[in-house]
Amino acid sequence: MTIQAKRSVTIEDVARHAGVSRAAVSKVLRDAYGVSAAMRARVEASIAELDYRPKASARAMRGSSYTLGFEIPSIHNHFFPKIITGAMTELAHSPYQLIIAPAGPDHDQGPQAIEVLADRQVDGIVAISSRVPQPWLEELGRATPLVMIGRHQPSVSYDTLCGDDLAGAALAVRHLYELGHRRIVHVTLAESRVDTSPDTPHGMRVVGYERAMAELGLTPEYVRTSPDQSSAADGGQELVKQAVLEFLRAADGPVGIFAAHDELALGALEAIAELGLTPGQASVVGYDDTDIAAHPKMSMSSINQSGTQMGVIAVRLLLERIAGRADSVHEVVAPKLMARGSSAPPEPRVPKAADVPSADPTE
Amino acid sequence: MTIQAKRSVTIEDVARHAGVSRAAVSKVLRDAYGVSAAMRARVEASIAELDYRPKASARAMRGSSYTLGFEIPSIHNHFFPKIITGAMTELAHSPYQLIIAPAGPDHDQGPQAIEVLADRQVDGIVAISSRVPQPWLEELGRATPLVMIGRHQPSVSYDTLCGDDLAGAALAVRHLYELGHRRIVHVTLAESRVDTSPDTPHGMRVVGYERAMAELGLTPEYVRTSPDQSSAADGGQELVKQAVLEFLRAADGPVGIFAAHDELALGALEAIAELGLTPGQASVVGYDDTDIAAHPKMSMSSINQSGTQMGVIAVRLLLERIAGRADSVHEVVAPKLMARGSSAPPEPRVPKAADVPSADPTE
DNA sequence: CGCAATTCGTAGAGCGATCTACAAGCCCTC
DNA sequence: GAGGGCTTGTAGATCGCTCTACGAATTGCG
Repeated sequence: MTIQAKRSVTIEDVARHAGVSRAAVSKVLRDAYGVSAAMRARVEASIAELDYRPKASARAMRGSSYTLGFEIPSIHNHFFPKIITGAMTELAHSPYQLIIAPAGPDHDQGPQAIEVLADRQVDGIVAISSRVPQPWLEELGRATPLVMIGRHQPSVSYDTLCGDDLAGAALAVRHLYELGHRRIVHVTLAESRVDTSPDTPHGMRVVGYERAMAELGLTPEYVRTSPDQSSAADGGQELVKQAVLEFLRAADGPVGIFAAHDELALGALEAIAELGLTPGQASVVGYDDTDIAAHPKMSMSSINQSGTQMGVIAVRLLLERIAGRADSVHEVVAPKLMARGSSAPPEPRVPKAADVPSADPTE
Repeated sequence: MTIQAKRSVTIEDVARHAGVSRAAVSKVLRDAYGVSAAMRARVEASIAELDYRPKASARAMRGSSYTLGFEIPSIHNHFFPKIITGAMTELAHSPYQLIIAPAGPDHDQGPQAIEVLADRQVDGIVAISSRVPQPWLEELGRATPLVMIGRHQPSVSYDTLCGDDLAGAALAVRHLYELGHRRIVHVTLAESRVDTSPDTPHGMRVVGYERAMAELGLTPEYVRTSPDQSSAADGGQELVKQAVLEFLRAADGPVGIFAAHDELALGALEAIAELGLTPGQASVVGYDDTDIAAHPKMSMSSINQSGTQMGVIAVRLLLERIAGRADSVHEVVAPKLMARGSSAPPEPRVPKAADVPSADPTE
């Protein structure tokens, strides 16, 4: 009575239709050695006629699944699509397909998402989550070709690829300094979510910030989001906004704000908009140069670390590993400052009603 | 000499370790009938000790892969992550995992991405691409549980879920009308990319726009992006901007712009910003209410169709189908207008330099 | 206490591909 | 024309799991 779920066509069907053995069809599929032009033609005709598609799970059991897996820590951060885009263009004319496993919103779900990919027997994994213990990754890398994005710490069993976060943070700080800012604050994740080990981009940005500030003789200051920030539906933008709001209300002079990534920067800009401050009174520099930063209505200064390029490189490294490279590689991509309207030379804050910059009674 | 790729733990190893048969372990894994508490405990202990993880591809060969696949047409459109978020929360405490296959940037790569999922033997598919022929989907739906998002046309072999695009378009048009606009233009995709069949959200929005305009006695006008819009790296935002720029340069009175989705609306806002027009001179209403629309610096009016909720519903429908439901369901979600700063009562355009609205010499 | 019903566990086929052997046919070359 | 080396194709084991069928042990009940 119910609609009959039709059984799909298998390699057996193709072999029968073409009048050859399963092995022969398999060879054609894999473009393996030992097929005559005549047989290839016959088999390909049968494949086309029967509309045969090899099942990846069956292939994975003995050979490869021709699938690469990408793990991304958050589906909300617009930086990751850039990486995916790069990866897809690089894979366009390869036999490999790409699937994405997004990590759940809860704390530390990176390993879980990576395991999802490993369980699916992908031929290689690109992962971005930073909050994954190194030993765990070493173990994984021994079993599956693996490229980690954002790890500064090289490994023996997998490749790493990251932006130069030290340099990037320095670019941001110096930019604000050169504009004239002397109070430069770093907006970053909750302390419990960022270790300053060289394993996380955010940790490295903190270190870069500290160093740059020290070189300029300035005192570092932090605004941090609450620990459960990423569990919020909007990626925690509301929480950042509150934190920055609090900071800005307490401050009275102009401040430069270096946000550890664009999502945080957007939250900061919200707070600034709410208080009606000018870019001079509160300047913002973000990180990642996501698409929206360049929009004229946002015009947000940001550090570009060419996500698309990272995607391309990640795939290239992974394919090399799959092809057999055994020694591990560590690539670093140079960041670039994109100065836009959200950062400007410092201006004093003036009393709301007055329009004359008269002497300020405070300080 | 090279690092030994270690063989992974199989069900056989667990069985041996626990002193039971493979079948017994399998039963525990699947929570199937016929396991004593004692055996379950022993097996689970072994699983934990050996850190065993069943391979999805092997499971898929006879049973299910416990994986649901999401196909999304563009990794750039920020509406889709909302759907994914909803889906993930709904799946959080189920045995199912979620993987995403993004369609390539080229024209009509939807089917390809969907096939990627089908080849991976996922237990069910949620797909969003509208440019996929109905018969093809009917066929697929007969083989795999399938939920299509954005299809207005119900099907016998799969479930459908969409926003009420007719109503949404009407909301947008009426909003602009009530603000006072009488010239309301629709920014949408290239004609070659939108058929007005009830299969595509964009097509339905066109229809809804036409109807609403007719009811108000207004003349429809279109601004369309070039056909290859989505192949551009930025999702075609630059191309929309150019098209809207051209339109706005030719227009001289105030206009209302109803953009078929927020990405297009962002492009329109870029053009407006470039010409220095006020929200009254060129009002914009987008569609999807993506995160960035609510940002105070963007403050973009948009039609909200609760993407998160859609993700939840899609998963629910899919799980029902997997559980055995045979008759197909068609769900419609009501849209909501989010009025923000980008739309305002019409204002005349004033000559650039002069600040008095004097008579215009031209025309 | 004997027989059926129920519970618990195992054996073994099968899913759809890959891949290692190996056999058959062919072409040279001496 | 015998022997060696290619080329082309096949047989059959194998991957890791699920699931049906069935046997053994336990329980229920008149």
